[in-house]
Amino acid sequence: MSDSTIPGSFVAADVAILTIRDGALSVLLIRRANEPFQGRLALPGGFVEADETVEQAAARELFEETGVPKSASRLSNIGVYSLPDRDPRRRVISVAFAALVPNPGPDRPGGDAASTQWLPVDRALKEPLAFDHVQILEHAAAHARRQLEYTTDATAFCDTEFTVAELRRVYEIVWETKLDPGNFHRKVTRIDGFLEPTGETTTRDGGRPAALYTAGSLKRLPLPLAAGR
Amino acid sequence: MSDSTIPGSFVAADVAILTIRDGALSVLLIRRANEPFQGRLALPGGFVEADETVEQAAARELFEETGVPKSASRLSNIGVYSLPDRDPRRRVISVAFAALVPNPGPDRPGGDAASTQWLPVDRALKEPLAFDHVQILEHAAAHARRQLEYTTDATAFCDTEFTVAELRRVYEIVWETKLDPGNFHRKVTRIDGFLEPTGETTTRDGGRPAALYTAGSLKRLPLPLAAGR
DNA sequence: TCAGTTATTGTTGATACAACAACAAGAGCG
DNA sequence: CGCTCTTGTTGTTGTATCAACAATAACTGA
Repeated sequence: MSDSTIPGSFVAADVAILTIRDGALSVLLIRRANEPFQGRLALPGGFVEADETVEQAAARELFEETGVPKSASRLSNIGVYSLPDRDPRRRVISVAFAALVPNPGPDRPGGDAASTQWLPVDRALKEPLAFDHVQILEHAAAHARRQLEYTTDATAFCDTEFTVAELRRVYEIVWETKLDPGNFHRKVTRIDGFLEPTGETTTRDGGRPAALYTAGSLKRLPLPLAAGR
Repeated sequence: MSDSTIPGSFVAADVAILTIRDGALSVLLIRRANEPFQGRLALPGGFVEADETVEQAAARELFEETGVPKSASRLSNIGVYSLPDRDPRRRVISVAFAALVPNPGPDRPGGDAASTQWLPVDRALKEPLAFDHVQILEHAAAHARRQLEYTTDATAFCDTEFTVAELRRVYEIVWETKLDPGNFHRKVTRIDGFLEPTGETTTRDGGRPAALYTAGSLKRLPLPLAAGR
C-alpha cells in the first residue's frame, strides 16, 4: 500500500449489448466519430463520471444507445481490461459488461441513429474493432453462453411474455444446438421460480396455442441446463 | 462517449487470499498502518502502477504478502467496487480478486510479518474491516464456493502432490458438507484431466496408503461437482 | 373435413448416482 | 506375529434422471 505515488487512470465502462436477431446472437456496435480509431466499429462505452458507479455508467450507456431501461435487461460484469497501451492516447482501464436485451425489432437504434448497428457476433468478431474490443466481445459471448447454463438469464432475450418454444430457441441459437422440444418443455416448467404462467396463450408461432409465461424470480438454476446430453 | 470531460480516478487491486487452515476457509488480512481506517483489518491491496495490468498488480500483492508466486495460485477477478464514497478521502475504484493458495503452514507471513494474519472467513466477516472489504470478502467466499463446483480450482488449495482424501476435505470444508469417500473417489478419478497420478503413495493421513496425484491440465469440469445430492 | 404445424404429455430403456457393503493395505500394540 | 484400528479403494444395488421417441391436443388455412 504505497500511498505516496498514486498514478491516476481513466476508467471507462464498455458494454456488449447482446440480443437475438434473425436467428443469430448479435451485438450492437457504433461507428466511432472521433480519434482514436476514428471510423472503426466499437462497443458502446464511456468514461465513468465522478458521481456514478461503473454499473451505473454501463446502464447509462445501455439506455443512451438502445432506450432499454436497466430493469429490462440483464447486465453483468465480464472483466477488466487494463493493458497499459490498450488506448494509444492515454491510459484507460475499461470495465466491460454484457447486457442481454430482448430483440429490439426491425431496426430502430434508440440513440444517435445512423452510427449504430446490430451485427451477428461471429461477423462482428471478424471486423477490426477499435481498441481490444474483439477480445472483450469474445469474452462477452463466452460469458453469455456459460451464463445460460447456470442462470435464468435466457429469459432476458425474450419479451416480457414468451412461450416455452421461444425460450428454447434462445438456447438453440446461443448454444448452436437442437434441443428436444418435449424434454425441454418438461425441464424448464418443472423448475420452481423459473417461469410464471400468465394463464394466456398465443398462436403467434403457429400450430397449437402455447401457454405464455413471464420470467420468475429465480436467478440461479438449481441444476445446470446442459446442452447436448 | 463524451471525450470532453474526463474525470480521473485511482484504481486499486485488492486480493482476498484464501486458503484452508485448521479445517476452515481462511483469509489473509493486514492491519492498516495508515489513514484512512488506521488500525482496522483490511484485505491486501494497492494501487495499479502505470506499467502494469490489474492482474499484475494483484499478483504483486499476493507475492509481497505471502511469497506465493502467481503460478502456484489460482487468481480470479471477482468484481469491481466503485461506490463514489467507498474511500472517504478520494475516489478509488477497486478491482477485487480471489487467490486460492495452498496451506502456508504454521505461521510464516511472507511479507511485513507482524501486521498480517490469517483468519477464518466467518470470523473475518464479523470484523469491522476497512472500506467495503466485508462485502468484497463475502463475494470472494461465495465466488470460491461456486468456483469449486464448475472448475478444478479446489486443487489450488492443496500442495503440488495430494491424495484424493485431501482434495475431498477441501470440498467438505468449503461447502460445509460431508461427502461419501467412495463415491467422491470414483467421481474425481474418472474425470479425464482432473488428476494426474504420480505413481507414489503416502500414509501421512494414516490407514491404507493413498495414491498421490498432481493437478491435471483440465480447468473446467465437464459436469459440475455437486454438494448434497 | 383434412392436412399441416406446433404444444404438451407418455413411455421406456439406458445411465448416473447415493447409500452402503466389502475388501485392501498400511500402523501400532500386545 | 496376529489382532485391531484406520483409511483408501472397489463392488453392488435400488432409485432417480434423462434422452429418445411416440402419442395426443389444439389451433390455422385450404
